[in-house]
Amino acid sequence: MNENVPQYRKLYELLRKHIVSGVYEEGDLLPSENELCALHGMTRPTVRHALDTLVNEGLILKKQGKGSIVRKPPQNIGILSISGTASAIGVRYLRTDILQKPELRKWPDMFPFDLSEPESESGCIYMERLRYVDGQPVFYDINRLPNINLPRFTNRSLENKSLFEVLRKHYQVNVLGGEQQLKAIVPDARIKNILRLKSGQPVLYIERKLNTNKEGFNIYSTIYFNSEKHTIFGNF
Amino acid sequence: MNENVPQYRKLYELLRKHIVSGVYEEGDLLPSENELCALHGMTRPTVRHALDTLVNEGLILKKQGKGSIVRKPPQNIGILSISGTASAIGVRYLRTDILQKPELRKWPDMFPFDLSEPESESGCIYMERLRYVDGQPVFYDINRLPNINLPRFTNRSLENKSLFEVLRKHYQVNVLGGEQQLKAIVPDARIKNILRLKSGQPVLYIERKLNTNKEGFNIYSTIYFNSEKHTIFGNF
DNA sequence: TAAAGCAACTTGTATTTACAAGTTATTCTT
DNA sequence: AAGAATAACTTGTAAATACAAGTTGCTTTA
Repeated sequence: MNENVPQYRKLYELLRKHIVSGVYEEGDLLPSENELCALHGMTRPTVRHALDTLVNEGLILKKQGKGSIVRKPPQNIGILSISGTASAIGVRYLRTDILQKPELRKWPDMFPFDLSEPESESGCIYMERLRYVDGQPVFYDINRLPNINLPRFTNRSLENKSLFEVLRKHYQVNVLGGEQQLKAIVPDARIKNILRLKSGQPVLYIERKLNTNKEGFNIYSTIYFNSEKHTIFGNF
Repeated sequence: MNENVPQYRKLYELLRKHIVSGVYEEGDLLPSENELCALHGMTRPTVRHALDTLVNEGLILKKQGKGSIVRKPPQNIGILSISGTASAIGVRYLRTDILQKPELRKWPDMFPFDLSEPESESGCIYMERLRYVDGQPVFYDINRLPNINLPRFTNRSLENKSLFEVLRKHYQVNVLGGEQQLKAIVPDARIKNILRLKSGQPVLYIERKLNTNKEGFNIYSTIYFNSEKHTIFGNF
């Protein structure tokens, strides 16, 4: 049951779940630090460590003398959401199909980014997803990540789960930032078929590299987005 | 001398200054926590608090058993920049034509964003620019900003100058963040003509709202980008 | 009644202590 | 000489404690 997860992290996960799942609403006060101590049998430094993590994730805002105020900021970094694509195109009716379950592959010979040594040595986990809004496919993404310290990852089910959430919860991998390139392109036949595009409909093409808190661990994605009826939205 | 600044913050400011000013280079190790304790006469939790702040800012990366590794993440966050696909390195010649010099106008009736009261009261400065890379037009943008405390702005020459730089240097207006929507679209005849597009070439369409350090002062831009030979590039 | 003051909360800062766990270079053994 | 063991580092987690400082609502006082 313990799973060797530190106490502060367990409390962090619990509070985070309660915030994002709606147990607390925007503006609500979290239990005070002393209450959390008593509730979970830990000391204040440990509780504060958990709260600190929530603060720099932007999920709470602490005010001296007042308490910890719940926030629900848009979870976007750069142009696209990091906690999944849901918040980037609006949460309604988003279904995710896994076209290619995570599997171990070689890195492509012609790869647009330079790989670090541990990355190129350990091989690449490859997966493809197709996301639907209102029953229409709008978002097709190809993801590659290095096979470093990801036990049982290829066995994990990612249906309707955020790739980033799985990485964060089970492997303590957090996305810190990255770089991306955007283009409007004319899709080839395959993309046109996957996204069920009308003829002449261009797609938004994004190539991104996300770096994480693990040194030399980057996530590489290629994205095709049908912007006929939707737009990519982002805060920065 | 004390200034009522907490110790951990003083250490943070000091280390931060040393990192950005180049005392430490990318990849260097900071002094160990115990060394910092001894050097500055504080205890480890206090030192760790300072380091935590640096970690959170992305300026260092800690590794258990190793130390605190200095990072130098890219500076311009969220703002787009152009990068060509042809030649990666070298100073790229970017020419800017002002198609419409800044002039005072009414705000459009159908405006996609909600305007604050001071914004809608004071009218809008309108301008259009066309930017060339290697002699080819690639970037056409329409900008609207509220006419608030911008003396002589409509008389200013913006040829080959950054709009943001003028705002920052002469009017102390800094862009803090914003939101944007992206699409791939089929251009109409006017855009096709301005950007000298081949038939069938889609364009990247961006609608953005940038907020600044001046309350209620936002910059609104519409951008058409020819991504045939170039891409929009961004760090975050 | 209205304002001042005072508890009783809240989070903020800081010390001290202890052990766990990952990394690295040296030393010892084979 | 090559490998294993170890010692000496590093950061990570966690406890118990103390006081400072901001916020709030109740109580006292004018």
